[in-house]
Amino acid sequence: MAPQTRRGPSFPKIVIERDSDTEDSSEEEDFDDEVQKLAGEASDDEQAEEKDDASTSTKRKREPITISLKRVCKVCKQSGHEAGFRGATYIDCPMKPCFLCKLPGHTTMTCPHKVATEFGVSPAPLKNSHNSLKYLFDRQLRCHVPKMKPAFVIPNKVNCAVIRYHSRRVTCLEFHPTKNNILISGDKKGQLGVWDYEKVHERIVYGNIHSCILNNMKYNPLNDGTVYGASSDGTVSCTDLETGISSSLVNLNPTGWQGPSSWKMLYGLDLNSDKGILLAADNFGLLYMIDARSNNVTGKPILIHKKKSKVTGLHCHPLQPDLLLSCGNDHFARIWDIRRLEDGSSIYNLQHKRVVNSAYFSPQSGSKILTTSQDNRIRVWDSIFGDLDSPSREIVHSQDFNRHLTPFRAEWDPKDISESLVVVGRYISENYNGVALHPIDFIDITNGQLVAEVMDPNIMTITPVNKLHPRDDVLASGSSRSIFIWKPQENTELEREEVANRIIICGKAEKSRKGKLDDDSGDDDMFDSKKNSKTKKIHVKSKVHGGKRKC
DNA sequence: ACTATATGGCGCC
DNA sequence: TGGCGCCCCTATAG
Repeated sequence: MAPQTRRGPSFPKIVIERDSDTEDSSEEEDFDDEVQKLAGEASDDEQAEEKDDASTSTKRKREPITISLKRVCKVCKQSGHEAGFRGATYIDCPMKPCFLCKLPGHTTMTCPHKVATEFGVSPAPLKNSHNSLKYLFDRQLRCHVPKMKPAFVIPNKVNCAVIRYHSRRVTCLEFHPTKNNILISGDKKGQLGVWDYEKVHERIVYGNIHSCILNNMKYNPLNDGTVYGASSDGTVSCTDLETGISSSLVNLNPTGWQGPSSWKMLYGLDLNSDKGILLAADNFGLLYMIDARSNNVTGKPILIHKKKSKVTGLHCHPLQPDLLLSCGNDHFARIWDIRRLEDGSSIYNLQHKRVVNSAYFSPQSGSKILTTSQDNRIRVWDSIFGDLDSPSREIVHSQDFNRHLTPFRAEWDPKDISESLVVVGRYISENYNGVALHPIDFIDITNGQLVAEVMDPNIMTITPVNKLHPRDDVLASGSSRSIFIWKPQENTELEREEVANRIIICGKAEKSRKGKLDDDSGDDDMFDSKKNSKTKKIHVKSKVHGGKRKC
């Protein structure tokens, strides 16, 4: 259960010299068992020899090998400190910029921007602007002006789950627009799951729709029994959820694999329902428009981001669908009018420091913009009618890029009429009673406060994919191959037992486990994750910070 | 208890 | 501009 100390492959485990007298092992047990050698100081032959010696160590009394236990930081290769887990706490390398905010001079531990109840907002544009009065006003005075901000309801307990549902990591989730209990999910293999999470056992995975990553899905508003999908195989699919029968609307790689430099992958996807146009964008910076009725590409593709750079996301304005928001690897989110669309015709360009994983208009009024960037910052523009030159706020949040994870995307709560609640998974782990867990954060984007962090001791993996239900107080999240449904719960004894029956474990021998979720006396191995046997019981409570925000 | 692997972004030359 | 090597909290199968 305790997090494994990750051992980079970069340091062969060879003892070079040993100082036999001053066997100074055993201060930090975590690192004792192995001595890392400076790269390249011993050859493989030597290694073999060493092993040999050990095995035939019978009585060939050799001179005791002297080694200086030089501990070297795996990050900066210098000695005197070591980065890595100490128990369930990760210690940063002090020589590198802060892993959280990316600024030099401190580590995550002491980062002034650490996501916390009050320090979430980075001192970026607004604080540094000359207009400090305005900042003061916003921060201290105007906050007493009552706003239409109902209390946030946080779905903080796992209500049901399908463990190892997909065969590869989950990449996207969508709630059905009208049927409340239906959740669809896409994965890295291109498969599409349909799950009725109230009936729990009613689920299916369709496997023949795409050949690789299903990056984005969108329900067809004209027929919500069908779903569009954009995939790295270069196709846009339209799938009937009842039958799983799928057709390809677009295939950007009609001649097959000609090497990585020509292979087109589709990422961004959205639908302009007014015009019946499906919009999809690829890794070459191009936007394709598809007539949803004839299923034909209309016009020629438009370059909406830097040539040969990936367009990671598309979003049509909820009230004015001719307004399109795109984001991409060129470090920009851009606003377009699709009635006047041509290469370089963007209305606004919102600059970021790194790749932009996602950009969304706010769900109800569409007047705000929310972006998630690989520079570990969530950015908010308060009004698309106001000054768009710089974001209204930058919220430092751990959402590092990792090629092996689905990119993090901060998602609006579509039910929140104040358009201020956002959910986003956290990359960096936190020590919760001796266990390293990666919570899912709820952030009030009007002030950067962490409203709640939810986690479950049985979810040991990072949860980058999260979606809030359009009508119910329900959160769906994708963590690795599994999907979880969260609801606000008291978690009484009775409830916990019920919940345990709604945990489905897929795999070799599928079974529904009985037991108690997050229970003191119960089965720790609830989710059947691979844990070592000497697991200690852990008690982790999701934190919901201050029922009332103090503005 | 290992290792291989996935095809991502960036900086450097 | 292209190719290459590097890379701090991955997760899984075999």
